[in-house]
Amino acid sequence: MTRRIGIKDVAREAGVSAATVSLVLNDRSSHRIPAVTQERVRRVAAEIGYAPNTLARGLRTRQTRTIGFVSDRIATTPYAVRMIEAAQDAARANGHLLFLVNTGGDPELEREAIATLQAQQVDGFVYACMWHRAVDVPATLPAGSVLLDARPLTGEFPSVVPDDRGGAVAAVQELVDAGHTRIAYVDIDEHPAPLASGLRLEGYLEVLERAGIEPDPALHVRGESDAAGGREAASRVLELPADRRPTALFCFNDRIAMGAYAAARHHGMEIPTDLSVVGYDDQQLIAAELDPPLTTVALPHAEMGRWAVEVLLGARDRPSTEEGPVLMPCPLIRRDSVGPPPTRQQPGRRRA
Amino acid sequence: MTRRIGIKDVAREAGVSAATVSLVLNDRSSHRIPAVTQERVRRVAAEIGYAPNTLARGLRTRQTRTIGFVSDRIATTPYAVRMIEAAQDAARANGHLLFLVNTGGDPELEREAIATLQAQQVDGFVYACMWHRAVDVPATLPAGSVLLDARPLTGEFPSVVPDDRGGAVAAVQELVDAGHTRIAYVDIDEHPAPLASGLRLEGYLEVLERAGIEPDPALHVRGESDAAGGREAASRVLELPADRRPTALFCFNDRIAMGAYAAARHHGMEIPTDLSVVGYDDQQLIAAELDPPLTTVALPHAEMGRWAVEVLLGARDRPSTEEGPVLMPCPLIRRDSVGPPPTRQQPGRRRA
DNA sequence: CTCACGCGGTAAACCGATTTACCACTATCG
DNA sequence: CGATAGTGGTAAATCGGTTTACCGCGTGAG
Repeated sequence: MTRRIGIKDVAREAGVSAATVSLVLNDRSSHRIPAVTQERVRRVAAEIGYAPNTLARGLRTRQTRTIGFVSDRIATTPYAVRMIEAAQDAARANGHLLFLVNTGGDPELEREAIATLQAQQVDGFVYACMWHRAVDVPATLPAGSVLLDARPLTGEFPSVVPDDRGGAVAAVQELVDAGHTRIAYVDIDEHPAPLASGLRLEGYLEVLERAGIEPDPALHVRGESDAAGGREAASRVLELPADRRPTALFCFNDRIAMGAYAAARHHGMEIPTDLSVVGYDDQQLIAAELDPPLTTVALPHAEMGRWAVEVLLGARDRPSTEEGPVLMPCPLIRRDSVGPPPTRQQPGRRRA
Repeated sequence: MTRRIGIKDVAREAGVSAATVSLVLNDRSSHRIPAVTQERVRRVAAEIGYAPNTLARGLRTRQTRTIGFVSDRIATTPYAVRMIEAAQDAARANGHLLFLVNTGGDPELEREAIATLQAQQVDGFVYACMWHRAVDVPATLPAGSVLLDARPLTGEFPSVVPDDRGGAVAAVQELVDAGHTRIAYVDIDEHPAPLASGLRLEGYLEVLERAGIEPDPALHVRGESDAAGGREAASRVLELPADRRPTALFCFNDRIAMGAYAAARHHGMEIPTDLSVVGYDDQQLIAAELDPPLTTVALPHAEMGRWAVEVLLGARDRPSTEEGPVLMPCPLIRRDSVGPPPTRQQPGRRRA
């Protein structure tokens, strides 16, 4: 184990002082070191493979170029890892490293994690949730932290969440544009209801209203948030009498949509000829794998992850916190599960 | 912004020197400080909320209690996040923090990441792949690093990988035990073939041999590693003449199994009455959601993640590197996709 | 009386960088 | 000729801990 090489080694080899080396390598040219000396220092540094000890530097400069990334859990919702990956990429792009801590949502662990990371002198915190939530931010979370996929119940933090309402609008509009007028919302049955559930309902109702469609309460059903629940809930609307039966389903998420596929099959309906389906989440390994591939709305996890880190590091303007969380658009991903409604009395009117 | 409190503040308040504070708080009782002084120091430290600056400490002690976790990518295979989560939990349990860097497999980025992390004076490295691979370990990866879900092509590193062969044995044995004798292996068609593909084939053949079943080459088919590919490949064996047709499918992964379900449906076969299916991966959001829920083999991601960190930190014995990678067992997850073969000439013999 | 030792604790070096204040020397200007 | 400015660079303080060497004092042994 050879001793690590330090700034003094460079200084000795280059025949200058450590101060000069530091000045040169950090481009502090206020002290205009002549080009030839700079050149020599740089060459020596490269030759002997010098890399500054960031501990020592951080101790002095009070900047560690590290970020604490505190999340509730990363495993429960596999697709949210995009958020972490994007955050890490953004950190690297800005010369920072990510300390990853997941607390399982335990407030005690959260406090501990924040304290540990502060002892590490991190430059800032990203506090991330793995699904869109309103959170009671830990009291010890320093001002300046950024919230990711979470809106603060209290306190002023920049925060970014998916635009669930807008995503729902895009999804339902797609169905209306295809000519559907009887569109069910297969919601999830969870208590307390996640924010996304209500927001997507708002988007759903907004589109119906704009399209002049009277919402039918019988078409808003709820089921467990898995394929079985989706199948059961979808079955309930598919068993309505023909004149009240929906020709399209807007599903709260792709898992429910997967259940809806099963229900459709069970009722002898083909997708998209007899029934159109739109999901939400664009879940890897499901949405594209279904038969037919599912039209769905993607959650902008990567964009949000990048946004949070960039705001934290000042690489992007901080939003004014008065206007609430920043809404990140949820793009519609068109695949093959939407078609015109089965022939009826009136042909579907296309908009635009 | 109040100045952070340091060891000197504690020293002043407690009426002792900084050295004493350090000695007490680190339990260096070689200098037996009397209990009352210790008590006083500790009380003051707690009162004013002292927490040591780990940068300064690390600078002096050359131990940072941080680990560099370098992975190729974390997003492509969502389920592998368990590995990261478990690694982080194990790190925390041992008083360490995790620096997370994913490099996308780019060797240039890998070098850069290792250098950056070394500049941070990390105590050690975990080098992780998100699927079982043989890797050419970067030359700059320090000795003592631990490989996770990867076996080194060269160099001596402790390494842990899933026991794909053993998992396949468990899966196929389950089918044999249910009475099946015509069992297909729906493999993936990828070049180069992943290690897991060959290892699972070995396990498959081993069970057949032990059970005295002559392997039928026509029952080893390959398809793209997605639902469509699985469906297509499964169809090929299901269309064989009745006397050569398999009564059970062992699928390389759950996505292929998902396709096999579709193929079975298309051929009018019910699972598990007409056809038994076993998958691999125990992929969240698929395996349990299929109808019927899929019997499959789980990858021990969490166990491997924990193992790697514990070995790195010395909380677990280092394996001798001569014996190759440590094989982590892949448990069989029994659900509802396996049953006895449809009635035939001879009833299934059950073993044990 | 002197020496050794235990007790309770501290001063100071050290880790490896950054940064400020200043120095020695030359050239230029009035 | 003395003052001033510019050039090229360094010494030393600093960040906040850890750790080693040592100190002053009292006491009991030889």
